[in-house]
Amino acid sequence: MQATGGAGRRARTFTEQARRAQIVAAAITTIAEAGYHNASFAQIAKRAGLSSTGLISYHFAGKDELIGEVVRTILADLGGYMAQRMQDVSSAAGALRAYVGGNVEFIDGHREQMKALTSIFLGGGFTYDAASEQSATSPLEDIFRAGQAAGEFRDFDPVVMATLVQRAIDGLPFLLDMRPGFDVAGYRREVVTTFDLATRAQS
Amino acid sequence: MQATGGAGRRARTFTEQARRAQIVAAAITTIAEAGYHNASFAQIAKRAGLSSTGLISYHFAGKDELIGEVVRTILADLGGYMAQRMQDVSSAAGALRAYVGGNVEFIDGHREQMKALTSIFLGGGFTYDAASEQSATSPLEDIFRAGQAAGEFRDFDPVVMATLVQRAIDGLPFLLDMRPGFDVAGYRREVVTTFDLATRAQS
Amino acid sequence: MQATGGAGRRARTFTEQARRAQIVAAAITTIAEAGYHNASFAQIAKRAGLSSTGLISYHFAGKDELIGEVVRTILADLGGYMAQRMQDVSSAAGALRAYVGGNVEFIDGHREQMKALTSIFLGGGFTYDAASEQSATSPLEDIFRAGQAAGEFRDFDPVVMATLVQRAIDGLPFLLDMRPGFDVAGYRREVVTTFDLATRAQS
Amino acid sequence: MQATGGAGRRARTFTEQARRAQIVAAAITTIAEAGYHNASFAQIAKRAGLSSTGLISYHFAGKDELIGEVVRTILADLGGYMAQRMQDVSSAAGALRAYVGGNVEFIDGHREQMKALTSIFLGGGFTYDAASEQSATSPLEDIFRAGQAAGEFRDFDPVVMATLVQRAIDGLPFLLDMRPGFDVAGYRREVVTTFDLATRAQS
DNA sequence: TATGAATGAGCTTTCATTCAT
DNA sequence: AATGAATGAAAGCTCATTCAT
Repeated sequence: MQATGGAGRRARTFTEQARRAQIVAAAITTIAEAGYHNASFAQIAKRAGLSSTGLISYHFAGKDELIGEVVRTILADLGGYMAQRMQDVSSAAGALRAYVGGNVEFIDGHREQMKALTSIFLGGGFTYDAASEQSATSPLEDIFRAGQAAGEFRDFDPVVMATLVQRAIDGLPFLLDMRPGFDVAGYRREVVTTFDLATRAQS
Repeated sequence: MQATGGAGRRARTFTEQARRAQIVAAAITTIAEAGYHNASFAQIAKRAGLSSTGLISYHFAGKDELIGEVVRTILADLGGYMAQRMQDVSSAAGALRAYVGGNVEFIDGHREQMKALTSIFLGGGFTYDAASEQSATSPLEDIFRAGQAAGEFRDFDPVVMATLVQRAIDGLPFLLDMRPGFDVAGYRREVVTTFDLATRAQS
Repeated sequence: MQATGGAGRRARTFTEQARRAQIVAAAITTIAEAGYHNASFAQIAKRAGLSSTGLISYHFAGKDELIGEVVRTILADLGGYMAQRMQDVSSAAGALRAYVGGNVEFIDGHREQMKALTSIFLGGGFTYDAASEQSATSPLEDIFRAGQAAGEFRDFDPVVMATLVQRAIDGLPFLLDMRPGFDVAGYRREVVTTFDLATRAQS
Repeated sequence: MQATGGAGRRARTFTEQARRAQIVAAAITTIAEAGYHNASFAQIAKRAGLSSTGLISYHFAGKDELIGEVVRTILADLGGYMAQRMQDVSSAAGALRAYVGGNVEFIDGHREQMKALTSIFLGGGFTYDAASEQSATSPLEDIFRAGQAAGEFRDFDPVVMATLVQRAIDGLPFLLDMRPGFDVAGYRREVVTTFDLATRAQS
């Protein structure tokens, strides 16, 4: 399953946009509740109150496009949120804190979406297609490289460290799903501290 | 999908055990190659050279039991390996190093199994069911608690830190699958250093 | 699928006639390119640049009527052409030559239409409904009967002979589609000679 | 749709062979009655008294294979019949008579099969794949070439003449379907006479 | 007059499971 | 203990048609 580009598409009606949004929302709910693999058109249609699965096929070229839209929608939300959060950072360490904090808070506030997103990626419902739609290099790598160049950070492999941080973040939806009352703020604090200690230049 | 307990089960003949092992092995190969979702009984039977999918149903109560057996088999291997590796550790920091190192090496040496295992967990093919069958508390948490009690480690939440370490480990099969030539030793070194710095008591 | 009669139909506006013609033309192109079975309303609408398949349903009572119109249109063209070609024949043998020659030339010059027509008939998209709308008796039968009465032709079953000639003609679109460079003039010559020999009164 | 070769296939059970034959028979009936396009698995299953369409998919790799089997079955019957009929011909003219006569009689005696076969070919359900399974050159062409070499036949294009004869034969199922009481013997006689006159060397 | 939206039946195929032998 | 046969539900997708605007 690949991310389908939006090229050569004629304008969409307001009604169509609304329906698509409704279907996407129902898909997110369904995926979050039942998991990516069990989120069939029939399940989604039922949850959206649609008369038939044909309506989904009518509005989306196929399951790929629907899932792609789901992913794009959530990532756009996350991207918008993070762009704001990363505006006023002055140091690499500050950027790292902002990145971790922003992600954790977004996940906390968008549990259903993030659970769905996780389910899609982990379930193989979306081939990341690497550099295509998404940043070829993670923002984290950039932060680490900048911090190392500035002498803020010790010498480590930025790719590996970015992986570790990202995985710490990506694990959160899983935790929140299993334990809804989980102490998110505490988690954020621990993660920030952990990677602050792990990355800072030794005195 | 839940792990089915082994309660009230009558003894298995040797032949049956062999057949089950053969099917489990074929299931692992199939899941690793095709992914959990595409690993239908038909695919598994084909790869195992079985005459019928009925044979799988005959030996396993259902798909749940088969997948459960796959998971249990791999985790038992891993557990056995790790038990050896953790024998001669004298400090908490040493235990952490051994745990990370052991896991990374096992994953490196059992790529197919670990890929299958990852695919199952990420694909939602197995609800961890929390503490039910598997370790109620992670060995990592025990290490951290012991290290903190001994003053080796600083004060942090052992559950969160265990999560971070475990996720750093669990991400490896994913990386290895995408980049088979990945520098595993380097990864292990970075992870060890990172969590050494993150956990050690401050001077 | 039956040809629907035009009874009890109120007059059509000019605009409606134009739209119908446009749709019929698009249907012909679509059927010729994709075959009768693949010529769905969606395909036809796309090729005609129509905004909706609903427009086709609006202008035609159903698929039957559209296909019927396609058939009628092409047959009308053919009929008009043949009427001209058959004007100045003086003998039955001459009429046979003119009939064969005219048909072959029309087919050669209207490949798309004839391919569509063939696809419809062969694909079962149109039940000839025997004598209903179309010629109760083939013109060929009339020619043969006249030639026999005049002593030009030997004694044979006019219905069967008409069938043979007609099938020789109907096979041409199929040949032309498979081999676009096919020697049409040679084909016409062979067919004319063949049926000249087969029908002429023995000396 | 292509004719699928039978390579690499393991032996079939007697039961399976019987079921396949039953399904093929039901498919022939269905196609003859409803036409190739309307002969869905559901229709075929209903006519065969099968519990579900899944059973067809169980015994045939897909619709292609089923249709291929139908075609192969009928062509094998026809081939066997014709091989006998063509045994004792001594002249080219005799061979032509035997070919036409044999085909007409077979068609007369296997109306359902031939109607189905015609529907499949005309409906585009089977790409002849030319030389693959079937004779690259029609037997008719061989007969004509031999007759011309022997001086029995006049000079004409063997390919075109073969086409004409073949089309005269292929049209018969269509006629028989529309007019079940059609005088087949008369048709055969007329066709034989027609092409006898059309091909014989002029005196 | 035309449009986009929606419907529900239909399609082929795959699935885990059951069952008689 | 194992096999091949069969089941019926479910999947994603396309179809001709209807309808409100």
